[in-house]
Amino acid sequence: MVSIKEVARVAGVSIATVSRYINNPDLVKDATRKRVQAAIEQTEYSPNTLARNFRLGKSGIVVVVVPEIGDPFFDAVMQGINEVAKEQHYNILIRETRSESISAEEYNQMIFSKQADGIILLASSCPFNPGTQKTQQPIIVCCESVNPELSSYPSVRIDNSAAAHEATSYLIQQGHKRIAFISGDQNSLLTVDRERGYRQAMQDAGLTIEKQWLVEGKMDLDGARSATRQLLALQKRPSAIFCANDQMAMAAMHEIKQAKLRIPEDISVMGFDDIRYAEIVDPPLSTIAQPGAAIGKQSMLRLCQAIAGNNIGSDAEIVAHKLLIRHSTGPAPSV
Amino acid sequence: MVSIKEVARVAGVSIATVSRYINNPDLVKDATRKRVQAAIEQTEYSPNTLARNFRLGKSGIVVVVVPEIGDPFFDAVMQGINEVAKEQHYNILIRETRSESISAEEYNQMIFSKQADGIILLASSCPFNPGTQKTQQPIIVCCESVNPELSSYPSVRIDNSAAAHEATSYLIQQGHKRIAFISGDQNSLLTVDRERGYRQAMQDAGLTIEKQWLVEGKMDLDGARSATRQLLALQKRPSAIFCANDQMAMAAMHEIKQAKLRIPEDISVMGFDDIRYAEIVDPPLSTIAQPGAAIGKQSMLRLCQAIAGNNIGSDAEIVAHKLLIRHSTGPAPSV
DNA sequence: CTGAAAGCGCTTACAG
DNA sequence: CTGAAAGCGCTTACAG
Repeated sequence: MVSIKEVARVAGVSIATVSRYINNPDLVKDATRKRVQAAIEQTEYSPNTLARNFRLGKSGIVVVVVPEIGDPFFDAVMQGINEVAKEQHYNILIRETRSESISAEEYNQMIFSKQADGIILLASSCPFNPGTQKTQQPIIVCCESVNPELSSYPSVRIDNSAAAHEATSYLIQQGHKRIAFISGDQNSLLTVDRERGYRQAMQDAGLTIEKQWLVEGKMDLDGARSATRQLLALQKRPSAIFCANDQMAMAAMHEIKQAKLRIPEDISVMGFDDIRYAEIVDPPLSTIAQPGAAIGKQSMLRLCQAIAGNNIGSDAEIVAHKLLIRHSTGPAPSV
Repeated sequence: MVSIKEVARVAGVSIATVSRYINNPDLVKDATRKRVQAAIEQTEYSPNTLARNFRLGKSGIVVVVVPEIGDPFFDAVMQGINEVAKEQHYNILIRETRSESISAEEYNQMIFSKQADGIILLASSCPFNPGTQKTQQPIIVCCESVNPELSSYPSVRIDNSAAAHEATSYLIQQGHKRIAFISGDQNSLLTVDRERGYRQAMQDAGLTIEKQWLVEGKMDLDGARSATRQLLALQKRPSAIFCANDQMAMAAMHEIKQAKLRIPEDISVMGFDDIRYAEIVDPPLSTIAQPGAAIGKQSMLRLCQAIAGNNIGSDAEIVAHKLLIRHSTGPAPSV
């Protein structure tokens, strides 16, 4: 592996000059520039990123923490993140949490051990103990709702509760009274927020929620399928199912059709996220559209500010959602 | 930020001892160990990863190159990769190519500039110029078929061509004669391999392929939708459509139903990959199951070998695929 | 515009 | 079992 020394030797200059040529060519005289360039080509030199990062005290890496990369919704968010990462010359390291949640320690480690310059949290549970935080960290919460009591991290997201309220109210307007909710992991504040919106909307309409209408779908396909089966087995089954994300809605629709029930004639299904498949499933899914790419972009932009040392505060930046009515929802059956 | 020096001072030992305690506790006397541990806790020391990596000459990062993270198939592969990454203490950096393909230069850069200890290629096009390669690189090709003339990189994957042959033959057995193929990007060797299997199966059965039956779906939803519309608009439309991946098959099914055609009574649809949605779409999709997690795991395992300096050769390690018949395929319509 | 020199925080032979 | 010291490859004030 050829180092800067060798290049300097070949070009007949000091290593400082080679370094300047690479990082700040304007500081180098034209004639010297040419010689250095030639030496670099001849030696096939490539700067050692490890040394550079070490010297500069930054890794150039932003870690995005996601539950698992499988959810298509993340794809949209990543698109936005990648866009600005590219501009700002950051590498994105995706850290999946899978089932385990990451400890506050590990987060601190990432930051303090300089593994990452900043962190974007797309993850579900908030593992931070705010008491421990001595200093403002370059961390931003993306999409996830943050419980204000628990944490003071900045975030950019939609108003999950309001969105869920809107979706539920729409269902109520359509004459539904028996509306079930398939939630995600109860540790996820996001799910809790969506559930809150649902509850509030029901209450606002003077509707009571039967305990059995609330089932946990764990945000995955299998969880949602068994949750749906539970719902369908109910003595008086719900006429509408509101799922905390689209993936679960897809699973719910499958089970409903499996049970020879029609969507939306017998049961309406409402999703959340508007993933890419939402419009091509059968029937096309009514859902809440989150502007994933915009959220990702804005999160990364704000994180870059924080990394640059600017105080970005701890506000939640709320972006607009949109209720999309397609064909999986309709009037409540008259029976 | 507290460094090893401070810990040494507090513990009353040399920095060498602190370092040993961290990396090789057995080398340190029990009493000393305790003092160092106490000092670490007291100072809240966290080793600087940047310095460590630099010193060791390795980043501890393996870069996985994917076209885009959206395809659920990658999720399965990532699961396998992550599993061994965790064991072997590697971090995974996902690099999306999106539309542009990555240059051979950039790959070399990643390796030579020590940004990555190794690379797993899940990407579509092979950008390497084998002439340029002077030395065995810690690179492994995962899932992708590699054109033997072009490259001599090791890989682990299924036999895409044989799998496509099998799927097509199944369709032919079902009485289909007019079988269309929706391909991905023609730069993708994977797609080319699958197409080859399809062509061969048709030829083996004495069936000729009409030019219009071969359309490019670009591996994405929109591409596959317009490809399908083209197919359906044909004078004599195909009785079966074989898609180069499940995502495109989902899109194709949507367009077919949109056109008021029944699946499989009017048209059979065959996918490829067996992504998580395959069994819950309507009708459940017949497809080729790739053992994604196993492929990912094996790729990472082999890459670790290469990074450790072992010669892993350049063989393609072929794993078994499986034809899964669900309900999107059936006998050819009698007309 | 350029060079000599210090130093980033760690690891690891080498002595003892 | 422990310490003193060298050195990984860079960047950057500081002089000139």
